[in-house]
Amino acid sequence: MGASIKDVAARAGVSIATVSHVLNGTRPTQQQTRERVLAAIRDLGYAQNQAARNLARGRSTLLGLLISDIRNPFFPDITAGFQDQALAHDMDALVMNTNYDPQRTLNSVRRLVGLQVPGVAVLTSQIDPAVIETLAGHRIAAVYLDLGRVDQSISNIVLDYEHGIIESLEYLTQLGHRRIAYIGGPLHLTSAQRRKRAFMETAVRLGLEPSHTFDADFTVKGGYFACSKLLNGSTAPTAIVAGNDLTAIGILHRAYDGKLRVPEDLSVVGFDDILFAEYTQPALTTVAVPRGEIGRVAFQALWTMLSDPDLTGREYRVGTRLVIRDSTLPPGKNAD
Amino acid sequence: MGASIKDVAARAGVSIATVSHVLNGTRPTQQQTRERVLAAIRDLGYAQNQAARNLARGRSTLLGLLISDIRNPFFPDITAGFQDQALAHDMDALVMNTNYDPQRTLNSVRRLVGLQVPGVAVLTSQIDPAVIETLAGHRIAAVYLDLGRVDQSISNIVLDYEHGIIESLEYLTQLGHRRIAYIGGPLHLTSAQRRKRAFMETAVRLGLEPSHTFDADFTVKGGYFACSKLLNGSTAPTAIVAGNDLTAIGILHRAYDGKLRVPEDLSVVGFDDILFAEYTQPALTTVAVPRGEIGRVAFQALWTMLSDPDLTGREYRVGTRLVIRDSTLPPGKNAD
DNA sequence: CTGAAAGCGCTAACAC
DNA sequence: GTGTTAGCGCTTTCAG
Repeated sequence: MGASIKDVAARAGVSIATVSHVLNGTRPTQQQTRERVLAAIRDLGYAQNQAARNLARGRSTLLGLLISDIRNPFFPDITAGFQDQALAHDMDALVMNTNYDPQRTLNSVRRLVGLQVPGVAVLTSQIDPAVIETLAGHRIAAVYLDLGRVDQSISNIVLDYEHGIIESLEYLTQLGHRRIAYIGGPLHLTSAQRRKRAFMETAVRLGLEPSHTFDADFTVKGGYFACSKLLNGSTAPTAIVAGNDLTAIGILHRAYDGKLRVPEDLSVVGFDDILFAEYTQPALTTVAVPRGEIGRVAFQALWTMLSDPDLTGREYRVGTRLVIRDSTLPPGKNAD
Repeated sequence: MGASIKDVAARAGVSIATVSHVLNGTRPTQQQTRERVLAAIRDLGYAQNQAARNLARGRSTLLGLLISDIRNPFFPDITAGFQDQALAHDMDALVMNTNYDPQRTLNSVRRLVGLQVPGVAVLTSQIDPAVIETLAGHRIAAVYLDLGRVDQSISNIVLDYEHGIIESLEYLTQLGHRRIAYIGGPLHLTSAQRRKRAFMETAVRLGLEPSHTFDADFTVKGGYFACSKLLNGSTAPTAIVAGNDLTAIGILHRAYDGKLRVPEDLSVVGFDDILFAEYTQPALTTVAVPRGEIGRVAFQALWTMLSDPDLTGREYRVGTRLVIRDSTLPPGKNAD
């Protein structure tokens, strides 16, 4: 226990340089020498001292992952995906909750800088310019979610809402629906804007009848009331696409109250934002944001930049997709 | 950017030792000197190089947190609690998913050893002896969940199921219930054993009528069928305590099927194990395991040992407690 | 293919 | 109250 590279070198009868190179595969070594070193390592139960390694190399094997709050069901899947990839590449993920607090966020970034992390994934909903600046200033590779731009040492993941929307509209038309409405969120949120636009453009592209759209507020209540209005209108839709999960829940409640049977009398497609999989009891169709994939792609983005001496950033596209669940209880996690 | 302690020393006109001591408060410094140093640090945007710091001190500011899987709703709260405490003490938490895989777990532990972490919290459901051994062998402070023993450099958190059970039985008797049944899990699980025993002992202590108990399998179906049997028996209970949340869900479904109105006709108390708060729609009473507190206590346990030169371990008790929710939608997270 | 040795940036004696 | 300096354990030239 507590053996150092010197001990290994001594036991194997080689120099510490050789041990280092054997360990890192950083220069060719004779088969025999290598084996002796490996044996010594095993005998001594030697583990590389990462602190020393990081100091010498000027970068750590730690990658930062900034998320808003691990208690928000949006993030565990992302985190796991990121961690799995990191592990597969012999790196570790340092996950930090920003708690939606800019000050805490900046503080976390500073900690990461101090830790000499070579890359950071910032997957929070809000992105502070100071964070981007700090990271870029230290030449730390960074990947953001829906940042909207790419730069030197900056990659970006864009969520492709259209893909899932297309699938859902194709699905609904296949079921025979012709009047499909959309109930979304407040347009000051970019995600609400983008989802609505995806719906409208896709509806046009598929040659559907002009559809009712409604900007609610991404809450259960909002979905409930918006649904009421739509159903009471002269041309009630036979299917509704919701802009997020809470809205869809509200719609479903309205449907239940009105004695409709879901999804037979009214088809509802929800946007699997946050807590749908855990929440929903009845069978429901949703457009799923593949959270695990986001995490994995985020890692890949960092890894790619780190392998490139001049940290060239690029854009990654992650598609949403339709998930049709059955009503088995308890509801499984979505496919991802 | 990229300034080192030497730069700071130069700019402040002091020795690097002074800078170090100012930064760490590790020896008294003159007010004036300190201010100059601090100013220099600010001007240069200097951040301590943790790698160097760790190397020199022989221990890092990273604490390991081993959990089974962050996607399991049991863990995010724990994780957040641990991280918050760590941050408050100027440390970082390195969270690792073991994926219930002993090999991966051991591998993670080795990584943590290499990272020179001074402490590790092992909050997985299964605990591998090899992990305990490795950690102890490297004199790394460790805290476990329900390990059942305490040792040099080993602390233990024990979940006090009785507390919540007492509260729930008091609550139910207060509602007028006299025949209260218990539907638990398979006895080969220690948690099932301990919960059942807590129920029985508490029932006796409170002088309740001898109660029916039933060992189901901690699944929704199991709860459903166990409930059927109980309700069909000659002396059907008027209230049921479930050993875990899935069981409670099954019970509730059985109650709905049978046209009962919950909780008016049948009181059900669930054990808030994993996904209750996210899942349940109707009002429900549960015995909550305060997950955030587990995380915080785990950190405190480590911190306490680290502050003590000979790493004396001790036992921590975390009580469960009754949580009565209303049926507002969406169901809030439990109080914790 | 291998070894010697100069750092990496910081901490912690030890001097003053 | 402050400065000097010898490491911490590793990586990585530079020689051989």
